[in-house]
Amino acid sequence: MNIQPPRTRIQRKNTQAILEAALLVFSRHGFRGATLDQIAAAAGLSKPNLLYYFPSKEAVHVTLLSQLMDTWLDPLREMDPDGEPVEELLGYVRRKLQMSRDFPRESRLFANEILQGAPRMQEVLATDLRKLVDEKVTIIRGWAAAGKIADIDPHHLIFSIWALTQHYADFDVQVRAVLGEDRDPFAEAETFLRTLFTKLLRP
Amino acid sequence: MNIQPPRTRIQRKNTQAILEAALLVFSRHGFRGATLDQIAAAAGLSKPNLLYYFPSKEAVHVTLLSQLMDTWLDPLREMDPDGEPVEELLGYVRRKLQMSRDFPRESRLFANEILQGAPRMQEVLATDLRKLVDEKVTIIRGWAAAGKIADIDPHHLIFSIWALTQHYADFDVQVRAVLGEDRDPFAEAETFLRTLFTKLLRP
DNA sequence: TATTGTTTTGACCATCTGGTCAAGATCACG
DNA sequence: CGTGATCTTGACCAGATGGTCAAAACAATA
Repeated sequence: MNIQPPRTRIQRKNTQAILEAALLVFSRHGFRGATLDQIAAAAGLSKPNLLYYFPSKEAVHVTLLSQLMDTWLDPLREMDPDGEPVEELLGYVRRKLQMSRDFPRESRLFANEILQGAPRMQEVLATDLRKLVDEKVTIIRGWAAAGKIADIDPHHLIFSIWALTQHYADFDVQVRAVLGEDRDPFAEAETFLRTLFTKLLRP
Repeated sequence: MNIQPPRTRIQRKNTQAILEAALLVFSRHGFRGATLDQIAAAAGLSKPNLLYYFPSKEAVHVTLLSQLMDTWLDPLREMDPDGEPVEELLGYVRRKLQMSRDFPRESRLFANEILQGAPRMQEVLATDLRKLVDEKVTIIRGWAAAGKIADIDPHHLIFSIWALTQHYADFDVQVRAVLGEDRDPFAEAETFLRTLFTKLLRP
C-alpha cells in the first residue's frame, strides 16, 4: 500500500520501471496472458519485490489504464472551438496518428481492454469519455451548421479518426506483412489520411 | 487425432459445438485468457470430453483461425475487376461492414491474434493475404489510371476499409458507450461509410 | 558506528489449468 | 440381443501462477 507520489528516490525509480515493464507485457499478452514473473523480470526485479510496490497484478493494470486515459484523450481535448475547423480536425488526426506511431504499446493496451469488453473501463467510457466526445460533437455540429465543413455525423467522424489512426498501431503486424519490408506505414498514412479527411470535410 | 471430415453424427455435432464455444470464449478473453473448462462448459461438455475431439487447446485455436481466414477474405475476393469501380469498392465496404455486424466474435478473434503479434498467423499474412491484397491493389491502380476513381494509394485504401468496418465490431463496447443506448451503430455506420468512401473515391 | 526504517529475497502456499488415463456408459450394427 | 467401436467421465498429475512472510541486506541519519 504505497501513497500516490512515491516518497523516496528508490520508490520513484522502481514504480516507474514496473509500470514501463507492465505496459510492454500487458500490451502484448493482455491482462490474463501476462504474468507477474514476466513483468518483474522486464523491470529487473524479483516477483516479491514487485509486490512490495503494488498490492496485486490487478493494481498494476489499473494504475496503467488510468494513467493512460489521461494522455490518451489529450489530442482530442486540444481541439480548439475557435480555430479554423478543417485545420483543427486535420490537426487532431495528425496528433492521433503520431500517438499511434510513438506510443503503440499504449494503443494496444487500450485495444486489449476494449476487446475484452472493457471490464475495467466501462465506467470511464460511459462518463468521462462520453462527456468529452459530446462536447466536441457540439463544436463540430456548429462548424457544419456554419458551412465550414461538410454536414456529416460528428460521432462517426470521430470514430473514423480513432479507427484509422489506431489501426496503424494495433494492426501494425498486419500492415507491415501486407506492405512489405521497405515501406514506412506511418509516413504513408500521414499523407493518405490528410487526403482522406480533406476530401471528407470539404463542404 | 481426428480426421478432417468428422465421420459420425456425434462427432460432427460436438466438434461444431466446441468450435462455436471456443469462438465465443477466445474472442472475449484471448488465447491465454480462455480456459478449457470455460470452453467445455460453453459447449456443454466436460473438459476431458473436449480433449477427446481436439488434442490440445492450441489445436482448437488453430482450427478456428484457419477456418476464419477463409470466410474473412471472401468479401475482398468478390471484388470484380470488370465491375463498375466505385460500385465494386462501395460493395466491398458494405459486405465488410455486414460481416462486422453479423460476425463480431470472428472479428474480435482476429483482432486479438493480430494484437498479440500474430504468433500463429504471420505466415498466412505474409503469403496468402499479401498475395490477395497485391492482386486487388493492381486492379484498383488500373481503375485509378483509367480515371474511374481518385488517384489514392490502394494499399491504404484497403487498410482504411478494414479499419473503419472492423472498428464497429472490435470497439463495439466503446462505440455504444459513447453513442448511448438508443442509437444503432451499424445502421448509422452504413450511411456514414457510404458517404465517406463516395467522397474519397470521386476522381 | 549504531540505530532505525526501507528494500529485497528465498522459501513457501493454495489455486488454477492443460492434459492424461483407465474404466464405465452409450451407440451402431449384425 | 450381443458385441465391438465410439463416447464420456471422475480422479488424478505436473507445472505455472498470484500472492505471503519472515528474515536478511541495505540506506539514511544521527
